[in-house]
Amino acid sequence: MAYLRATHLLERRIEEQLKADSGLTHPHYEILAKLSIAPQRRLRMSDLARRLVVSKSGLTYQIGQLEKRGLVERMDCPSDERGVLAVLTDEGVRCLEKTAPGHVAVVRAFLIDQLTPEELATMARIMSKAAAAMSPNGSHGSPPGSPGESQGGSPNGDRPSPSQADPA
Amino acid sequence: MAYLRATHLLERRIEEQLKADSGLTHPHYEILAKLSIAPQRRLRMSDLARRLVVSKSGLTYQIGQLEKRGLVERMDCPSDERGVLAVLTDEGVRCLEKTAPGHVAVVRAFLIDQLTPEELATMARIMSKAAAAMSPNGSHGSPPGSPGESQGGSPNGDRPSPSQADPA
DNA sequence: CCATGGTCGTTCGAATTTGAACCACCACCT
DNA sequence: AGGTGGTGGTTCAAATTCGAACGACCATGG
Repeated sequence: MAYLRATHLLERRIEEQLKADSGLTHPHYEILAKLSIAPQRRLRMSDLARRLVVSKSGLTYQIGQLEKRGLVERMDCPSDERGVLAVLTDEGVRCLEKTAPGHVAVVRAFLIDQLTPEELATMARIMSKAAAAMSPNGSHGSPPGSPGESQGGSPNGDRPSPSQADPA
Repeated sequence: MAYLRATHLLERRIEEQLKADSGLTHPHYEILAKLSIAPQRRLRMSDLARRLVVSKSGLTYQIGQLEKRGLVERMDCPSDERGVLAVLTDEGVRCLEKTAPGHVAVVRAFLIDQLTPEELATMARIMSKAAAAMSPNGSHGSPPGSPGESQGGSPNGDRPSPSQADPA
């Protein structure tokens, strides 16, 4: 109940700060952030779309926007001819690092700092459970027991290069 | 973090169920729900917009849509010539009553039932605090402990109205 | 009574989102 | 090989969102 109000308000605050501080939109920021913590700062379009919970076409559009600004680059996927990799450019990294502090500050100020450490921990647990319950299930009945829906055997070793910033 | 994913996923599930079950969108439902708990099932446009945390123009559009479907009606405000009241029609009430159970079921299934009673209570407290922290503050750009701007001033902020149904 | 500023709701243009349609390509099977 | 189903990404039209601009109206103060 308050949930709805809080989420809408927070979204507004975030958009407001983000736009004023660096000309980015929240979707833009989410994309940059996701890419920044990806193995080689790059992800397949579909994969990225799934992680961000947006439609394929929506992502195509936003990546186009970010490409115009030089923050992201498209590359052909070596292992899959039809695939496209969205790659965070160096300028994208700089932009994110420049933007992250302000963004984090807003989230802290309006959400995190309102909570006791205990509440924060509970919050994290709640959201994780909720996210898990909804992820790729068509029906409502297979919380954690289902066989792992993992990545198709990605041959490249995942080494999440320690990203400098923490753009959560 | 998981927060973002959870909120996006939940939004999707809600839209999905709502659209399939009754042809309503989530914004539509939020409007109907808000109106249904208002004093005479009616609210001023501006007031409604503020409560829903949407822009004035966005609300104008959505009310127009709902008016086409006969779920909401516009009336002139008696006490203020320039004002417009959005009034929930009887059909709107029926539609909401018909739709609410399914909607509640989704929210229960994916969010509430995932939590212990204790977590649920904490969740409610968290969201209330967060919403309160963000509510009527006009200024922006004062997240990181800006001193000059304090909460003081308005001794009055809310006029909670009696309600009847709980279709949230 | 009339000027002044502020609020209310709508209209307008621009940006964004989604799902469906589409083609190129991969994985599997015979 | 050759066919078949399915996935990956883009393009398209339609719907929705917001902010700015606008005209109408309230509230004060001279």
